[in-house]
Amino acid sequence: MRPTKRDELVAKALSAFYRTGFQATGMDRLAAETGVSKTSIYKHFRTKEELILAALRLRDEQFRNFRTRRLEALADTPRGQLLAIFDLLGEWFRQDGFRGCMFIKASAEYQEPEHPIHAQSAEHKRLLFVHVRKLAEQAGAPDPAALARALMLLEEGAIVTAHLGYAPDPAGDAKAAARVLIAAALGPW
Amino acid sequence: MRPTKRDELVAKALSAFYRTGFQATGMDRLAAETGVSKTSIYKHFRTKEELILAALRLRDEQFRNFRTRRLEALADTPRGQLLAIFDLLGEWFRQDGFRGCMFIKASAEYQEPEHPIHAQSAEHKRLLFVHVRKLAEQAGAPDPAALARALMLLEEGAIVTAHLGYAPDPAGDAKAAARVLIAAALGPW
DNA sequence: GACAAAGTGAACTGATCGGTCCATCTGTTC
DNA sequence: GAACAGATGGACCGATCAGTTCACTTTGTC
Repeated sequence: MRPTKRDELVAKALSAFYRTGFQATGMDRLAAETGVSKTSIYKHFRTKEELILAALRLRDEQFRNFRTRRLEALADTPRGQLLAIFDLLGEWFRQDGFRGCMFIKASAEYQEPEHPIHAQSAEHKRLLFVHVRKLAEQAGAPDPAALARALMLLEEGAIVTAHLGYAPDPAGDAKAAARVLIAAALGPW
Repeated sequence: MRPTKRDELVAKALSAFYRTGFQATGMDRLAAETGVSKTSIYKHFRTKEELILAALRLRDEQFRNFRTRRLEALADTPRGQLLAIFDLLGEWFRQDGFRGCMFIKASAEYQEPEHPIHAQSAEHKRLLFVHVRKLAEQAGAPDPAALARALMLLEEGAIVTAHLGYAPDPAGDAKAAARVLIAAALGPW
């Protein structure tokens, strides 16, 4: 289906917010970077906050689709895919323009738990957890939820550490730790 | 040594920034919350950014001192202290007013790696890593740096997850995972 | 009490903020 | 060419932003 002007606006807004932050990116600048006038932006979205939410929804959808497919490409088995999460993270961290996780940053800028932006960030992570737990179930983990929660912690920790930029290989470090946790849950490799 | 007006200003600024964010807290509001006029603030600090840096330095110093002492209180041995990190995190997460990690939020709002605020956030984490590696060395880990990096990832992941607020017990989850990793590195408990 | 140091409040500067308005332009359809 | 729909740019609104100014007040020291 042909993308509408609105879809292109959201995609470009997503990119601008990711690169320079939510509050630090004013509407004048956003209009300049998206090539859409402020009048048109406010035709599509009642407020800046609604545009941010639309951008986060787009990111959530794109990222989770991409992640599922990439994990399936990287490994044949659920167990293999659990570990491949960290290969995928390594690929992401090495990309030009890597600037951490959109949702972690959104929840840092909008801290109230009831704030829609914060809530949507939490929901994104909850959906990722559900997917990892499913892989853990399929891999035969005795406590799939516990294994999934541990792997999520390694994943979040790797992202934050990569963004801080003080450690050489957070994805590699996380993968090594994940290997130990997966072996402890599922038996030796 | 008797705290100066400047010290009190920095401590109150720290609290305001932690609660409501750096960019979202304007200087008029800061003056109102600290009880120090803008004129005086600018007598002590040339810019808002310098005040933020002073607040981060204070937080780094206070937190690392507190953390070292608290870990020593929670466990007698280096190995015990490695695990006690997560008890300390649990205590912190349960505090009223918990709002994530000052430094993770600072690096989210100031993303350029060369930006002084981002660099100071990375430095804070590097110092924490050095301390954890020292504990791992003292505990007899064959690869203390690797163990320390893994535990740091769990720590950062737990903090971010606690701030997002979608999981019930991130500190407990991280502790369970840390126990496995420490056992793998140092032998059974 | 005199004086210096420190601090104040509010007005100010120039700039930017989110959001609105409107005359004008562009593209499409008939 | 006319009519209509969609979009624009920049001026505008009221508010806030970081930082400055200055007449005045308070505090501390001798």
